[in-house]
Amino acid sequence: MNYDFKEIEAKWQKYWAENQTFKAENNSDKEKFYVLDMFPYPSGAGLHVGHPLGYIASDIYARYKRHQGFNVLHPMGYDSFGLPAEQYAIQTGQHPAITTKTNINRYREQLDKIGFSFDWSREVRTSNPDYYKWTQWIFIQLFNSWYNNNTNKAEDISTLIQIFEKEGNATVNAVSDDDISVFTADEWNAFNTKKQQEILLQYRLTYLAETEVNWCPALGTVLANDEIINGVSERGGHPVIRKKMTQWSMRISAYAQRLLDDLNTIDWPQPLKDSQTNWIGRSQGASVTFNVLASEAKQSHQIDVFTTRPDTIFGVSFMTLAPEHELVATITTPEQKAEVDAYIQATAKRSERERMADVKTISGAFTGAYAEHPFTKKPIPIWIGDYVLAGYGTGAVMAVPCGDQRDYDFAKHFNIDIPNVFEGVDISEEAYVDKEKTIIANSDFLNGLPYKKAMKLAIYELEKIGHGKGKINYRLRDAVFSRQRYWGEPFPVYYVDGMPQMIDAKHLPITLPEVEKYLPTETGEPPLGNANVWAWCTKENKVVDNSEINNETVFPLELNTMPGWAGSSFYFNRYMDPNNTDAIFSDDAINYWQDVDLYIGGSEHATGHLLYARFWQKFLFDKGVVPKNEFAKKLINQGMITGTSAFAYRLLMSWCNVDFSDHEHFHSGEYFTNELFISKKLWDNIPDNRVKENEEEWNNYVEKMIKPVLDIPFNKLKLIVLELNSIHVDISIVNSSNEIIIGEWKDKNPIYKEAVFLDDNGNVMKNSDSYIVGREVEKMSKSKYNVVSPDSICEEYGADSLRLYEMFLGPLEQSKPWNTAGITGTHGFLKKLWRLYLDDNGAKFTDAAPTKDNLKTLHKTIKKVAEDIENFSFNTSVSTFMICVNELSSQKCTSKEILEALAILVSPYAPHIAEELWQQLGHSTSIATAPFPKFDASHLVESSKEYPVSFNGKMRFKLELPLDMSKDEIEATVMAHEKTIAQLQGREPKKVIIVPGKIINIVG
RNA sequence: GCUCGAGUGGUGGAAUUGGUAGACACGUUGGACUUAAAAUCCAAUGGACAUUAGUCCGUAUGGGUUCAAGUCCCAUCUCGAGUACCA
Repeated sequence: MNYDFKEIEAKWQKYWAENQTFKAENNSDKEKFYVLDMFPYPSGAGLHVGHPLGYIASDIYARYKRHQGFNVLHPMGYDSFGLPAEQYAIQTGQHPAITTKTNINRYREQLDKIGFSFDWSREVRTSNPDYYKWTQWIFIQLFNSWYNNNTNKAEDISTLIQIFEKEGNATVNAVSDDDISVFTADEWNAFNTKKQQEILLQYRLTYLAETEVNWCPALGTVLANDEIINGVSERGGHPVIRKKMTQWSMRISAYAQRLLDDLNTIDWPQPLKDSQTNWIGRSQGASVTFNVLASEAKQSHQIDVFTTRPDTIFGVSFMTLAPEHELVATITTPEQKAEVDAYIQATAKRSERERMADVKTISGAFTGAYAEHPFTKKPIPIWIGDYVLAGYGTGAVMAVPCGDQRDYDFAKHFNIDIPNVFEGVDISEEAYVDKEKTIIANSDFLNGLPYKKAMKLAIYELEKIGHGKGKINYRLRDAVFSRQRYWGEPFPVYYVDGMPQMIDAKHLPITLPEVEKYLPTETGEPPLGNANVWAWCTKENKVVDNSEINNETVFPLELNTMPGWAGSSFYFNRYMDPNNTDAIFSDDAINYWQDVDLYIGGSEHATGHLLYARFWQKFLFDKGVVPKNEFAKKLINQGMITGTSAFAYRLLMSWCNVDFSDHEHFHSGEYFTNELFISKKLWDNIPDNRVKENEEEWNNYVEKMIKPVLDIPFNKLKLIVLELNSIHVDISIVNSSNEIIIGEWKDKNPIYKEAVFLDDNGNVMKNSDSYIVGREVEKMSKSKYNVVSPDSICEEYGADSLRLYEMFLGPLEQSKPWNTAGITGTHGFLKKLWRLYLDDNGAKFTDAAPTKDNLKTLHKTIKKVAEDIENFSFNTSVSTFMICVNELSSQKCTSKEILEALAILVSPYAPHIAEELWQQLGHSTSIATAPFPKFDASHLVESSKEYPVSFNGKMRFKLELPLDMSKDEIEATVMAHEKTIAQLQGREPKKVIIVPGKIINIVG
């Protein structure tokens, strides 16, 4: 019998599906274990070999836990709302639901072929109304909640209303908007409903707020910072403006401290915890209020700043506001107005990213206004500068140049006074940033105090005069929750008199309406503005035609949709009871499964998904919906698989027969474009990318290399555009010597049909010639033409080979290059494994008792593999299996007892072949729950050890000695050995080190 | 700049507490089987010198601790990831 992987894999995949082998029970006496993968976005490109890496690892772990007798929950689903499907819809008119469904089917097919032990009966899709019903439900819960700092948890909004009714809001200790006005109980009770709603919105955990966004009018959408390049959109190059928009926000800042603290309670990778810690960005200090001097401005104003160094308050010599700060226009004096306006305009042109990247340029403008120092009452000039960001803190800083390098540089640059408040410290060259090692001086009541004491006293004194208080500031900002997109969850929200109203949870889901176009409306409203049936009837409690809107019983619905992270922030809980229509999940289900025991996914989600999901989990915990404060006990980051891209090197040149500077004739000129692909060697010899700057070198190059081969009337032409690019070449046409046949590539890419290729000597190459491509390791991605799909490997070598190979590549957490060359190794191993059990005559195994060697090999393997799985070191267990099979083969082992155990050991890694062998061994049920072999150390006991004998730490020879030999006996034996005598050449050893069972080292 | 991670043969990587560096594979070379190929099996494979024995060098670089360092300490370099004037 041959190892026919195709037949075997198809057979067992069918068996598992039909017998629901991996269905997890919500009622079980077994201990639970929940293994989760980050669910994928089903893109049109299908799975590539990078996706399954984490899935294979988690699958091995899940299968291992089943062998250990756990009731394992191992689900899979799809994060199926998202931009690519919408983009495709805009281009083709195809409904995103259709694209998404097609893509999901393809993913499912690919996943099935790899033999994962998912419980598919629990599949979720975030774009499915049965699922997003609960996304909407959670949104409503958030809307109906506020964060009570006294109880330190979210509470129902009704408890807040009760307080307002009885005592107003003065005593409320809540996380809220900053601009809260104080009112009494009587005032509250006298407010009309709308006013009350407005106030409550300032406390709700999800709320409407004006947010400044990057608005791209041409695309009709908001862009993220990294979608903007040089002030225009990456896609299409349209202008982008800053615009205030009313959007839903999530008050994640309420949870900042808990998100930080609870990192200590979860077993997640330290780098991931670090990046969440940095993202939350807790800093302790004080908020200080400065009065703007009334003589300079018409009325008095106050500027609040946050500082981490209130101890240096006597070192303040100026203030800096962000150019966007709301007071700038008010306080600027007429004399300074022109300069300030010019500066604001100049900064507005720079993107936030640009401003942040450029540390060296110091710029700013004086407003002409002064603030009053809270203690000394001295006037302090108020400047604006773009090193202060509007979005952080209050958008204003008290500048202490002696203690902060940026303030110092700013002061030097603008010749502002730099008072020194540190005892015995030289600040003539740079600021003194160290906090701990100094004593405060020139600071009135703070003189002679160290940092910590000075800080406390400064805060105390500030509080006493009503000019500040101790404060903890977080970098973490509330999360914007509105998206101007079609393909996302609709909000369960309608508007009465401009105020948002929640639709009662019993009428959910509010399903996504049909639209004709997926683009924003002509008036700039989100795509849902195109829907004709998108109004809420409060009488019938259903969505009705827009024409019925009367703002009495029928009201307009929210036009934004939710962001991608909404659906992924609780899916791990929904898997516990995914088909429940009455509740997000049953109490029984959540109480049994509790939380995720092992979560595997990429580290790129550190500050997105993984932070938002923790936030929602904590909220649901506060509301008593889930029993755990954190959703995943342990998390492992899988490294990405990189691909080896191939490049051809292109010189793109445009020529024109009129002078570029001759504007008059320029447009009537004739143009020629040449695409020249040059060999790697020529490319490397190009005088750098400086060619454009260094005209002489470039001219030499053209003279030598290009003129002779191109049919261009050079005397009439001027080079106007020159670009050097490395162009991705599809790796499927590159041979193992890194060559492509030029003609073959041109056939695949007709746009390069006319391109000329030059070899190392600058000679023109023929279409039948081979061009050597350059190779570089990059992230695997379709756009880089370097993806390898798992399909062809499954086809050629089978899923078990693929699974083993992906694990064999290296440690799970490390990123590693994909190279299929080694796949024959794991495939060969499986064949060898097979031959241990079966040959042309059928079964080889017998009831023969295992030999001592057989047992030793087996138990060595059991020990190592179990340890490896616990440590997520899957690559080393593949090697261990190879060694085991090599040994058993050379031992000619036929013992059924040994082979049965081996089949179970291999089964988490290569489940198809394991099932088949298990059946061949005579079993009629699946191997999936066969108990994992028990390790017995007695089989590994050795009686002797081959000692390495070293001289001065260098191993010279080996000596087999009994393990029970005493140190003295060992020393005597070694010293008498002829090789020892030869090594010493008569020298007397100074010392002999013997570590029994380990090593012998002779010094001297 | 900061934070984190990494650097070992031609390649992927192994070395779990400081104790035989290079396991296991790929690749390469030679051989067996075959009309031939594939498949399979055997042998060699860090570098240099010597080709029997052996010697020297060798885990990014330079120091250090130690009987003994890929592993620990100090400094430096390179690469990757994240982050970004955070007051």
